[in-house]
Amino acid sequence: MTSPIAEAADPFLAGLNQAQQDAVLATSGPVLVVAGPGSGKTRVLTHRIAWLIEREAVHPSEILAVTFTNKAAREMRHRVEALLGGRDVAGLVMGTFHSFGVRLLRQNPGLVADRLGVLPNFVIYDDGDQVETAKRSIIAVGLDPKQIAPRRVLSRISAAKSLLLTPEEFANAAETYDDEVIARIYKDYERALRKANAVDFDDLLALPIRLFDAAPSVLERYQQQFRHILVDEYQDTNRVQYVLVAALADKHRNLFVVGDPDQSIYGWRQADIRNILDFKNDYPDAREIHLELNYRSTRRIVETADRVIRDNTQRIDRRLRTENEDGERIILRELSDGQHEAQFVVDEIRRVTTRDGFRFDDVAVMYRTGAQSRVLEEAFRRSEITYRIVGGVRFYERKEVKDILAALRLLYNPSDEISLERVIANYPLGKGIGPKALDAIRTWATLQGRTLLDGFIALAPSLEANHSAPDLVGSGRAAAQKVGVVFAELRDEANRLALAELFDAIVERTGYRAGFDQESEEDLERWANVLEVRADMERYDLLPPGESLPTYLEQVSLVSAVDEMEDDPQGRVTLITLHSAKGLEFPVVFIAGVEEGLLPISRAIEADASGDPAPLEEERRLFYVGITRAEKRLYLTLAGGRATYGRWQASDSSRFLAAVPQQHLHTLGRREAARTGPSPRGSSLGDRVRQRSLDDWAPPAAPARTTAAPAAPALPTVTYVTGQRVFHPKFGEGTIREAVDRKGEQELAIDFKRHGVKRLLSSLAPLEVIG
DNA sequence: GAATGCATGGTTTTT
DNA sequence: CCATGCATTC
Repeated sequence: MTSPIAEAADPFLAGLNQAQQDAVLATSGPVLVVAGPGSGKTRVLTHRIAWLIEREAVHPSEILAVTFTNKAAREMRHRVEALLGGRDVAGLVMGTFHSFGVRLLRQNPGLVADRLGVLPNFVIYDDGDQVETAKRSIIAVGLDPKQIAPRRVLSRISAAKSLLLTPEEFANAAETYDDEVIARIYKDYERALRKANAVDFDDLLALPIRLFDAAPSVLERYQQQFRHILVDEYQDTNRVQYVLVAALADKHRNLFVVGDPDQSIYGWRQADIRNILDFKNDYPDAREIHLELNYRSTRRIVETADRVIRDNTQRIDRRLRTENEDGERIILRELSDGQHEAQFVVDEIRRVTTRDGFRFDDVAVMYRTGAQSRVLEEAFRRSEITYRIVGGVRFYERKEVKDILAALRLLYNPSDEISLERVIANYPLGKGIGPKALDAIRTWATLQGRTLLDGFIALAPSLEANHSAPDLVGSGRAAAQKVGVVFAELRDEANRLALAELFDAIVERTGYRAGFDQESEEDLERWANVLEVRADMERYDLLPPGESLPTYLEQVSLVSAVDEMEDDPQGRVTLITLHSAKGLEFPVVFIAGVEEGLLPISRAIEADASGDPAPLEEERRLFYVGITRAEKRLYLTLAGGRATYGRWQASDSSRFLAAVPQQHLHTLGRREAARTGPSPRGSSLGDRVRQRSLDDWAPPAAPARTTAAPAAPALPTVTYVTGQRVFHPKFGEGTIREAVDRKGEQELAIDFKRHGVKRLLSSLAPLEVIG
C-alpha cells in the first residue's frame, strides 16, 4: 500500500475527498456507501472500477456493476474507459438488473428450457402484453375483467413474484377471498406466459434465482466469475434483487453497494428499504462509508433539501452539507391554474435563457404525474422553446411501432399469440379474419398441440396430400390462407435476411406499408416512426446472423424512459417525472404542481389518514429527490386548481412547502392569478405559507436576476476568439475556451473562474471583453 | 365482418 | 376530457 500522499497523486484517486478515496480503496469485503445526493457516488463507482482493473489486476469480466438505467451503465462504462486512458473494457458486465437477468437466461439455454420450461426463443412481455395476458387469465378463471381490474391483479402478481412466491405458495398464503381469486388468476397467468414462451419483467429476476436453485453449479460458476460486485441505487432494490446479489456475492464477498435511504422512491414496486438498512446485519464485517458533502447544489438548495427530509420520522438522522456558495433563493410561485402555471414556466425559461446565460438543456421541468406534462407541452408548443418529454408516450409504445414489433416477435417466437392477434387485428393482411375464424384455428391448434400460427400455415396450399388443417370455409378460409402463406414465407426467410430486409419484407407483403395514406399528415408522421424503427434495426445487422433479431427485440423490451433520452446538441428543455429524474442533475429545475393531492399524491394522504405514514414519507423523499436535482436555481410552482377529467378541482399548496426555510424562499406575487383565477380560494395552509413568506421577503442577496442588465440591443458584433478574457455580470470573469460560428453569432464555451464552463451565445450573453 | 356511435371510467410513480 | 370498449347497424 502506498503512502497517503502518493495515493492522492494517483490518477485514480485524484480529485477525490477522503471518504471517496476510502470507498475506492476498500476493495476487500462488503462495503456499504451511504451517499447523499450530489456527493460524487458515480465518481466513486467509476474510479473504483478503474482502480480494480488497473491497480489490482482484476479482469473486467470479473466485475459486475448493476445500475438503475442502461444509460447510466453506458455512461459509466465510458467514464471507466476514459480513466483507463481509452482502454477497452468490453468484458465488464454492466447494466440493469433486468438486462443482467436476461443475460443469465440467455447464457444457459439448455438448463433454462429443461428446468424452467422457458425455450431459448422466449420474448419479453411489456406492460401492454402483460395487461392483455392478465385480462385473458381473468376470463379463463371465469371472472370479468370489468369487475376485477387487470392492473390491480398484475400489481399483486408482480408483488408476489418480487417475493419469489410461486402461484402455489401464493395460494397457500392466501388470507382473504380476494387473495384466493388472485391466486387462481396468477396460476393461469403463469400458464399463459409459459404457453406463449414469454416472460414478464419480474421473471427476468426470479427465473435466474430458480435456475440457481435447480442447478447450483451454474450459480457456482457465476460466483467464481464475479470477484467484485457493485450495485448502485441500492435503496431501490427489492427482495428478488437482494437475493440475486447476495447469492452471487456469496463466494468472494466483495460486495459494494451504494445508496441513499432518503432517495428510496420505489416502495410501490416492492423496493425494500430494509435491504440497505439491514446491510450491516447481513454482513457484520461490512465497512460503512458516508458521503455527505454535496458538490452539486448551492447552499440554499442543500439546506432546503435537508430541512424538508428531516420531517420524515422513518429515517436515519444525518445531515447533508455543502461548501458551495449560497446561491439564489428558491423561487415559489402560485398560479391560478395549470395553464397559467405552464405559461409561467415557459416565460421564466425564456428569461433564464436570454438574460441569465442558461441554455435550454440546462433546464428541467419535473412533475409528479405524467398527466401534468400535457398542459406543459401545450405551453411549450406555443412558445419557441424546444423541449423533450422523457417518458410520456414512449416511442416503443406507439401503435405503429408495436405493430412492427409484433410481426417480428411472432417470427422469432411463433408461440406468441398476443403478437399474432395484434398482427391479425392491425395489418391489412389480417382483414377478413374475425373471432369465428380465429376460434376455428385455435380449436385445431389445441387439438393438434400446435401453435396458432401453425394453424394459419396449415391452411396454406401444400404439396403434402390431405394433411390436417383447421375447419374453415369461405371468405374466412381465404383470408387465413393468405396470412399462412405470407408468414410461412417470412418465417423461412427470417434467418437469411438482414433485419432491415426482414422489415422491408414484412411491410410489403403484409400490405402494412400500403395501408398508410401518403396524403395524411398523421399517417406520414406515423410512417416516419416506422422508418425510425428500420433505421434502428440496421445497427443490429452488424451482429452475427441469428443474433440480430433476438438482441434487437431484447433491447427494445428493456429500454427505459431515461435510456431514450439522448444528449442533444441543439439544446432542449427536459420535461420529466420526478421518478425518472432520479440520478440526473440540471442547473435549473422547476418542480411543478407542488400541491396537496399531487405532491403528496392523494393516495398517500389517504394512507396517512388511515394510519400508514409510509407512502407519505415516500412522497416527501420524492420531493427531496426533485429539489436535489437542481444545481443553481430551483423554482417551485403550484396552481390554485386544475382541470382533472375535464372537471375543475381546487387545490391547496403542498404541506411540504411549510418546511422550506423562509430565508431561502422568494415568493413571487400573484397579480396574474387574481386576474383570471376561476375560483377564489379560502385561507389554506398554502395561503399562510405564502403570506408569511411575503412578509419576510427581502431582495435576493445573490446578484442573480436583477443585476443582469438587458443586453444592449445595438451591441456591435464582437468576434470572440479562444483565449480571450471576458466579464459577465452574473458569472464574473472568464476565459473563452471555444468559439463556434453560428449564422450571425457565436456559440461560446467560457470557463468562468467561479462558475465553471458555461456555453453562451454571443448575441445574447451580456459579455464585456477585458484585457 | 366492418363502420359508426354511445357509454364508461381512468391519472401515481416504471423495469 | 379523451381513449377504449361495446352494441347497433349495414
